Amino acid sequence: MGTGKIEIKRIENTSNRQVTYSKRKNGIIKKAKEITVLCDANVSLVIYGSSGKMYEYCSPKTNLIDMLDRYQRLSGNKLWDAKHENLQNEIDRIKKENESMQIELRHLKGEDITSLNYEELIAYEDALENGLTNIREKKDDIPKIMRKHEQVLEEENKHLMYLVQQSEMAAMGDYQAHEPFSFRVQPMQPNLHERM
Amino acid sequence: MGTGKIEIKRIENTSNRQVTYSKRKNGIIKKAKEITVLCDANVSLVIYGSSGKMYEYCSPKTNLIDMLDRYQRLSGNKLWDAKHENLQNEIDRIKKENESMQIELRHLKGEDITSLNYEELIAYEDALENGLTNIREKKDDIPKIMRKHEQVLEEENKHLMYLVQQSEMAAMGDYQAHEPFSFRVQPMQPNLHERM
DNA sequence: ACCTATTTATAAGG
DNA sequence: TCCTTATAAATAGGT
Repeated sequence: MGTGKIEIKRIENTSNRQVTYSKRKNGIIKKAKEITVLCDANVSLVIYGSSGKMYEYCSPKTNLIDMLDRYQRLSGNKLWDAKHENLQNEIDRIKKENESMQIELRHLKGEDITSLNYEELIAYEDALENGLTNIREKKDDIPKIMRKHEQVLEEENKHLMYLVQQSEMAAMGDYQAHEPFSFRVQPMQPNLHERM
Repeated sequence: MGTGKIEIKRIENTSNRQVTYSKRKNGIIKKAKEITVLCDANVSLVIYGSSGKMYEYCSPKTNLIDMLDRYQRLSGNKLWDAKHENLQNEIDRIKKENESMQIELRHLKGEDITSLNYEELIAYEDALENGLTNIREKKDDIPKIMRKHEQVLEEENKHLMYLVQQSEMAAMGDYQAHEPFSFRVQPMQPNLHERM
């Protein structure tokens, strides 16, 4: 189509090839638009050449996603469905895991246990007793730790009081010290257990 | 292009439109093939008209999936990624749910409890005690039910034995009855608890 | 990017 | 759908 017929084979001259690419690309896009308007057709067209730059046309009534969805349905070829399936499988797997954990939790709370047989009940009983033992052990440790902590604090306090008294004695006669120190360093009992 | 210029607007005559569609569709596909060969280009082309039939061309070096993957990367438009994202979000959501349940289960079993504070420990203790109460209640019911069941069976057995003896008496003299019935209807003690 | 000779595509009709 | 033909469009090669 032009001042000389050309064979349909790769154009070896790079710049010629690029020019032809550019011209024909525009030509195809134009044709795509035309058939869309003239014939109510839907066209999706993606072109890219060696330059890497990409051109796309898609008829206005649809969009690429719909086109390709339709393509998948009609052709049976899978584009994203494969990836999709994997994700769906994972969801199913996790959901199952989820459900069984939910059931176990409910059982441990003593709910929905009418369907359990004797052995299962005993197993849950054991598990609960075990858990209870562990939890209580830990719980009972806490007052001990608190007591220890308290003792440390008290001793520290005593020591500090001693130091303060010492320095007060040393500063005796300084009339700016009109507040008795003991007021400020009174040992306090913070709500330790609220933080543990 | 033809025996008369045409405006680029919808062809109202249906059969004309279909003919034009068919011709131009072939034209575009031909052009697509040509640019592919001449210019080393990659083309993906999907067309469908009102007939519903779809035509597709994709340059041989690639395939639709690669084309579209590239399209997504270069254009930033999301095709299937949008769908994937939704699924991925769901997965993340379920996984989180999963994880927290797993933690709760471990806590209930008395594992990984060093990070728990006093209040949390008490809450777990309560939950465990509660569960234990429920489980034990249910568990302790079972022997009662079994005993009841046993009693019913025993009574039924007695009744059946009686009936059998009656019929044996009635058949007295029939020499084919050379096995004492009592052997077959001996009351048995099935492992009831294995089935409850 | 523009020009133009020439090839292609295709509208209309059968 | 295919054939024909007149004509519009596309475009190769040159500038």
